[in-house]
Amino acid sequence: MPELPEVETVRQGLNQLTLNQTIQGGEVLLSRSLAYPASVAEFCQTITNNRIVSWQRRGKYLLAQLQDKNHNLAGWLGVHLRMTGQLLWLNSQQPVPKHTRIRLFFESQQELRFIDTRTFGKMWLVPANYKPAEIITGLQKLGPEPFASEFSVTYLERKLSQSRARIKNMLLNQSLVAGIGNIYADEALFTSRIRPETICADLTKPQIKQLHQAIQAVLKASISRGGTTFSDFLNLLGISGNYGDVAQVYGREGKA
DNA sequence: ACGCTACCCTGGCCGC
DNA sequence: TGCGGCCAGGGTAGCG
Repeated sequence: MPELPEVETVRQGLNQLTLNQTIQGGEVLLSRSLAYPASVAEFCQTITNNRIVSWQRRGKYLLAQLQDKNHNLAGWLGVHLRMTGQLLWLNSQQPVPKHTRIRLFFESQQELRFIDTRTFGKMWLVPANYKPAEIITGLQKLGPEPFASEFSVTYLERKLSQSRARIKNMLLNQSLVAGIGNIYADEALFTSRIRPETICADLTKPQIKQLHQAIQAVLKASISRGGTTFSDFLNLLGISGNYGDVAQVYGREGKA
């Protein structure tokens, strides 16, 4: 299940492979995977003849900025991989596996393929006259990025002091800090020696400082290794990350 | 308002 | 071996 480090790894790969190449069309094999617009024809029409000029990441969302031939903003392409979503960059002659949901065809027979077994993943095409958050509503509630200055120890102290939720649940709440899921919540809590069921408001200042440090440390360690191997995460070319080698807790319940 | 739960979905795993 | 039941798990809706 891709979390911030896996999504960041995908983003870096997309920026290396997909930029400034004309999109020649699209194909939606499962309409449910396209969250917006409702019309597949409109989706294909809007992306065609445009190019991706950059991929950005916000929490676990990927956002591609589209430009037309005249370098004017042509909209945004949003992707959320949820649990089993995967993006692959390959030659469009490659066989199309069963769980392929959306295909984007680029020049030189290259293709960006969205594959998603459990079909919770989504793709959005944000028209040029909208802001991404107007269409991708999940963006509105996201808290700060874990490496942004807004995500300070002081911020974390203030937010946690206001909550009676359990800390594990709170870390999964994207409005506290964006991008953490089950794996990195467990890793950060283990590293900072905090029990997951601890009530947020009961955490001491030293504990919160430890937690803040641990969140940044575990995410950074995983990003530097290109994501995790607990899940079926593969990078754009189908190669797995190797954070599993150094992870301490996730998937090892009772083995510590 | 807040915190929790059900729901979405499919493949893989477990027990019988 | 086959089948049914259960689990995963991010985000959202809806409940108390």
